[in-house]
Amino acid sequence: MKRAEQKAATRAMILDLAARRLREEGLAGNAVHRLMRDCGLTHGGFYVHFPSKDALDVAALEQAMAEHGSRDAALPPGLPTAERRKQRARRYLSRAHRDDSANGCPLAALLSEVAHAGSDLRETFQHLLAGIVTDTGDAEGPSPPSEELALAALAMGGLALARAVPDAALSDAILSACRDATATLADAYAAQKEV
Amino acid sequence: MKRAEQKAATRAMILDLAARRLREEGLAGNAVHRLMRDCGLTHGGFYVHFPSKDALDVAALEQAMAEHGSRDAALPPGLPTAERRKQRARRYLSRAHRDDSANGCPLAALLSEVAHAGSDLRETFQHLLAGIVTDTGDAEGPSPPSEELALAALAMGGLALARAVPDAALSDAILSACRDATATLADAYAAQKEV
DNA sequence: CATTTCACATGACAGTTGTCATGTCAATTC
DNA sequence: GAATTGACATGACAACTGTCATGTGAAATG
Repeated sequence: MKRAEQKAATRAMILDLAARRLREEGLAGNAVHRLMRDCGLTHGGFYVHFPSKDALDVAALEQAMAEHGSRDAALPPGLPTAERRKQRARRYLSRAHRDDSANGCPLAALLSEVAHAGSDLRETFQHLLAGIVTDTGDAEGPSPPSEELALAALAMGGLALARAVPDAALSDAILSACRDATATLADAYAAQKEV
Repeated sequence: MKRAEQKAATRAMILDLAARRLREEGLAGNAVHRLMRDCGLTHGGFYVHFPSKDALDVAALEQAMAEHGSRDAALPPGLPTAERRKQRARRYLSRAHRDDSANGCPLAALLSEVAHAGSDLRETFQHLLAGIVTDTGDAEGPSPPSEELALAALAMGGLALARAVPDAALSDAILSACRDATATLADAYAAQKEV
């Protein structure tokens, strides 16, 4: 069984690096040749593990989301919805997350790029987004609750914007503004529900 | 003077197409060869008009923003801030804007991509963003008001997300959710100011 | 009308992209 | 121990990237 072990390990190495690159440099950063070279391999062996570049992109996006999701999960349970939403935003819209895109949320990293990508990747993107906006809300509706959709757009938009801007002070101001706005929205949503 | 006229016309044609492509397909869509070919020219003549591809990207971004800004401008004057913000969001987060990215806001189109771009382009991006968030607010502060920053992040994030997702119903839901959230935020900001 | 200028074309360059056919050598199987 | 499998290497392919050197023909200038 040493054979299958080796193959799995190699595949994991490729996928891990691809998942990191995808978030650091976007879709363009994941060239097959460079990816394999940086794994200590040559490009030819790539197709032993993945049928195509597009298939790698999909797998890397899923892998990236799995990594990010697991590190993001540990919020204390039993919190009221509004408070949980604020705490989530505090992490998501932090300087740490902005500066460590390699281990961050891949949806924010690909936010504008995925619109021009192949349909497989877009399907995957949507699926992962749906996972976020449904399982973090309290109620389990059939369609994603509009409150969560808006909060997701604010969070991803704010993070992407903070990464786009070169001036550090402005970047910080964007993060802070979006955190505040999330709190305002969360409170407003909670107030609506009490009526 | 027919000479300079010709050159200006050709340059404008290249720049117009580049500005459209930039928004339709992102930075990767603006290949020199394809761009010139689709203008009825050959790639060699490109460097008569622009010193480099990067310089074109910068010029195209500015051009795109100028086009979009002029079509966006016509809001009735004298409106209260909250109302103006809601109306702006109603246009920005419309299906029409989502489906016509070629003539839409370039900042949303490049939202996640610009983080990996050259510093010239990022500088330009920041400058154009600053133009939006300062001149549409009522007060003229030295640094961009945090309210406008959050609203911008919500608007661009929502638009990018709506374009990313393949399912039309979910895409519509995202737009609608972000419009509602903008209204909620605008009202909350107005209420804060009355204290 | 002769000369100069210059917008653009042609063609090349070195590097990149994704993809595959073939070769090789070690692990597995019989 | 012989035969087979399969993970990966080598090298090629066509198409693509940005960039530039040179050629050309027409407009501008004297």
